[in-house]
Amino acid sequence: MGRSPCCEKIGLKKGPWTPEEDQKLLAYIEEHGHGSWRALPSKAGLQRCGKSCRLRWTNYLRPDIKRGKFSLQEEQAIIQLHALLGNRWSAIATHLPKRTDNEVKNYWNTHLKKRLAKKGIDPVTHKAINGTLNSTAGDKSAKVTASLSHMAQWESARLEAEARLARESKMRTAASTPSKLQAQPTNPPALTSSPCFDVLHAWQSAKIDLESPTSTLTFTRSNAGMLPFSRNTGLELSESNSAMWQQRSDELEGEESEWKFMSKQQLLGLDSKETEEHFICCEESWFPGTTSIGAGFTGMLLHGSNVHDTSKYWGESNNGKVEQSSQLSGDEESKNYWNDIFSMVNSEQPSQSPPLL
DNA sequence: AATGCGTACAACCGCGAAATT
DNA sequence: TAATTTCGCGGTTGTACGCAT
Repeated sequence: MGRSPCCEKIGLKKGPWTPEEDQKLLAYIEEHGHGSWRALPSKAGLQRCGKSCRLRWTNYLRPDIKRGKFSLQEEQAIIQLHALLGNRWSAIATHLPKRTDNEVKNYWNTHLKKRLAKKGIDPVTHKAINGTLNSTAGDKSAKVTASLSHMAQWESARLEAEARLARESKMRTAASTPSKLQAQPTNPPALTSSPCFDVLHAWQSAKIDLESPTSTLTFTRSNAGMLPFSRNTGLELSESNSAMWQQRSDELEGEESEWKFMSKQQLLGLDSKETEEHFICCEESWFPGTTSIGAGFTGMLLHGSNVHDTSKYWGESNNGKVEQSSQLSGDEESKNYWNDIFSMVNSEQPSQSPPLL
C-alpha cells in the first residue's frame, strides 16, 4: 500500500514563518482548535501543509511553552533522562515543563552532547571514554547503569500508560463534548482523581509485565498511592503553579553555575521529618504545589540522582507489599557517580588531564 | 568591509504507529 | 481484515547570526 503525501506539495510555502502566518494560525486555533491538521491550512487561509502548521504550533506558538535558557536543573534532567531513555526526546520533554521535544533535542545536540564529549564522556552510553573517570567510577557506572535500566523500564511503562490514558480520556471527552474540547490534543487531558491508580490500571490493562526479569517490585492497590511517579506531563500546570515554577526557575537560573544536587529540604524548606512524610504521602509532587521539574520521576533523578532511594517514595511501612530489590543499594555510589559527571561537564577546565576524582 | 567558519535553532523529511474507513 | 489516512517522533537540513581573520 502506498503512502499518500501529507498534503499537496505544489503551491505550498516552505521555510520560515512570517508574523502574519503565525497570527493566522494562532487566531484560527484559538477560535476553532486545530481539529484535523490536514484540513487546517485551507480553513485558516494558510499556504502551508498541515504538518508544517502542526510543527509551528507545537514547537513555537503554543502558549504553554517556556523559551529561553535552560536552567542547570533542566540540564541535569536532560542528561540523566537521556541516560535512561536515550533519544526519546518527547519522553524526555514530558519531564521538562514547558519545553518541547524539539527544543530539548536541539539543546542536547548543540550543547550537552558536545560538552559531555569534550569532558570524555560518551554522550551515547554516558560512560567514561578511556577511563576519564576514576577507577572506581567504572564500577559505579555499571551499577548505576543497571539501576537506571531498571528505572527506565518503569519509566517506559509509565509513559506508555500515560499515553494510553490520554487517548482514552480523549475518546471519552470526544464522546461527551464534541466541539472545542476535542480540538486540543496538544494538551493531554487532565487526569482526574488519583492519577496513580489510573496509571496502575492502565498498566494492568495493558498487561505490562510488572514482573519482568529486572523488575523486583510488586504492587497492590493499597500501596499504589505511594507510587513515586506523578502525572508529570508538564502541560497540566495551573496558572498559579506555572507562576511558581517560573519564579523558581528564574531563581535557579540566577544561581552559581556549579552543578550540585539539591536536597529535598533545600527545595521544600522543610525539616527532615516533614520532608520524609511529604515524600511518602504526596503522590503528586515533591515540589510544593506544583508538578514541575521536581515532580515524580524527574524529581527522583534530580534529588541526588538517588535512584536507590526508592524506599522513601515507595513507602517502607507497607506490609511488605513493596519489596525492595537487593540491587537497590549503594546510595552514595550512585550519587557520587552523577556528581562526578556533572562536575566534570560543568567544569570549564580543559579536559586534557582528566580529573581524578 | 569582506569573507570564512562555527554555532544555534527553526523547520523539513521520512518513517512507523495508531486511528479510521 | 486490509487499505488508507492521520499523527507524532527522531534525524537531518537550511539559514541566520556572531565572531575571527
